[in-house]
Amino acid sequence: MESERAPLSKQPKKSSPSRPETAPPGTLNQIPLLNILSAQDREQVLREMTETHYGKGQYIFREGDPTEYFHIVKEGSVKCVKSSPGGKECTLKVLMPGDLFCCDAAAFDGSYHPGTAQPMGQVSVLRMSKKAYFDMLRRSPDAALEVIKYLGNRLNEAQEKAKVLALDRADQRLASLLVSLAERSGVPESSGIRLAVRLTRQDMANMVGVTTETAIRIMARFKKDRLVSGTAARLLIRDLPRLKMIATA
Amino acid sequence: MESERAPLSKQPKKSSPSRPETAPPGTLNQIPLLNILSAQDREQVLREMTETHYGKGQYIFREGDPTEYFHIVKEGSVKCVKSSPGGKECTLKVLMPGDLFCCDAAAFDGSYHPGTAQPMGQVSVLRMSKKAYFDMLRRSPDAALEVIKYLGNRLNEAQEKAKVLALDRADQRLASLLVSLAERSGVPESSGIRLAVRLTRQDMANMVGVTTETAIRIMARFKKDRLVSGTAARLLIRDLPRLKMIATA
DNA sequence: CCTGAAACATGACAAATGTCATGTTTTAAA
DNA sequence: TTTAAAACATGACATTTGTCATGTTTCAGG
Repeated sequence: MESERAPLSKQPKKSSPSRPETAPPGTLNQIPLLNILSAQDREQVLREMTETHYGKGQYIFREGDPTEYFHIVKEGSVKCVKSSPGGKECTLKVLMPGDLFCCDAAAFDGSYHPGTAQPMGQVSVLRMSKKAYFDMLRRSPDAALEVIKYLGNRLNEAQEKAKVLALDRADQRLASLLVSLAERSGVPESSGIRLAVRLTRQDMANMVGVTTETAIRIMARFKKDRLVSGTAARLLIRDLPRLKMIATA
Repeated sequence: MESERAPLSKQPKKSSPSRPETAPPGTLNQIPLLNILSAQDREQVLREMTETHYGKGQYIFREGDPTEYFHIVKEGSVKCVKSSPGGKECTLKVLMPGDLFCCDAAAFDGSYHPGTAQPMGQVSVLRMSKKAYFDMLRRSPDAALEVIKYLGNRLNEAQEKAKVLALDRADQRLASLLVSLAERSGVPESSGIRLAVRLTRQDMANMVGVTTETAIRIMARFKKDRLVSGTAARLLIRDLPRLKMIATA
């Protein structure tokens, strides 16, 4: 679980994000929030959004940074991380394309990010100033309702996660994680479900609140029992039903 | 942690909630969501809301029930609980006057409550049909923004809780709980801060994901160290700064 | 003011998980 | 292709927390 000595001050590769550009249409059609808007609102909103690319070792923003923008994941995945004074860190959520973040108006009251957002591999993110975001929500009740719906889902998800952390053993938590990732980002293959996200044992450990060693040991057991195979970039779920059993045992 | 053999089917006292009545003004002025509305909107909304009282042993709704209403706590506290197949349960949040619940539109897509809401002592709750709630949000962008802000706060809170559950030891989690309760519902007194909520060791255990025995032992240690005193109904925080130290150690 | 139930308490032991040390394999960059 | 870093792996042991058993205290309702 101990990942880095001073997580918040280390930034391995100091390359700056690529130059922002005005968001072109394209993968943009899978974003519910944007699809809800009228044609002209949508045009206007897109003009207000800029697209930025991030890569390994960079940060989109960090715990404690002031909140200035509303974000949408366009491509790739982004992890939301919090860290404790002791240097341990936990991953709260993996955001995928279409996911909104910093959509909570609360975060904008001259306040600071409660956690860090970092890219998992190459990602592309759309962002919009606080003001433009609020204007959009005021103009379009549909957009506001969509955000409420989205936040409600996120809240339920977060509470479900808290429940799992509070009540389940390490192996059950890990099984839950694999099941939900398989369902959210799994690509069916001949011998199972391949996860679209690259996920090391340490990543998994941070997501379910155990040490890396524990995650490794449990994954070894799952592998022996033919529930999963592969590591990191090539993680394969071979027996989803049985993993579900373990998760809810 | 094992509270009841079959939590979802036991209902000790079958007394039905007292008759709903149209919400009179009064304590209603502390509810931000209602204060934001224009005078006539407020009138209309209040006409659509009914007030219901609940007492010990009753449920406001239960895990799995269909979602039909939007709720606001008017008086007393309400706990949000989830339970696992094994019969263990965890308390996700204690709602206080002014808190909204089931404000997530998601819960309204013909869907079911992800958890149980039960009164802690005598409570009074305002509620409103799904339709009236959505009408209000559509009519008033301010109300929608208020709900977005509220949900954002709840989300941050839930994620902070998940972080604590994932990374901290039992004593730190308990200390965090006491600190946040002291700050949210504490009444200053000569010898410390009295908690306004009645809270047994079992309640605390359910809130931080440990067994009742563990909560008892840790509280005994806290008592010995003069950090707290009293039990259940008369819980007193005697050394908030030191509890904060423990929580963030 | 009883009295039974709930809440609090404590010990002994078991189980789960963390910690540290060390070594192998895989991956990705030069 | 080489090579250093990251990821994976495993054992020995410490620590934390859970489990079960049992007893005392407190409290709310009759």
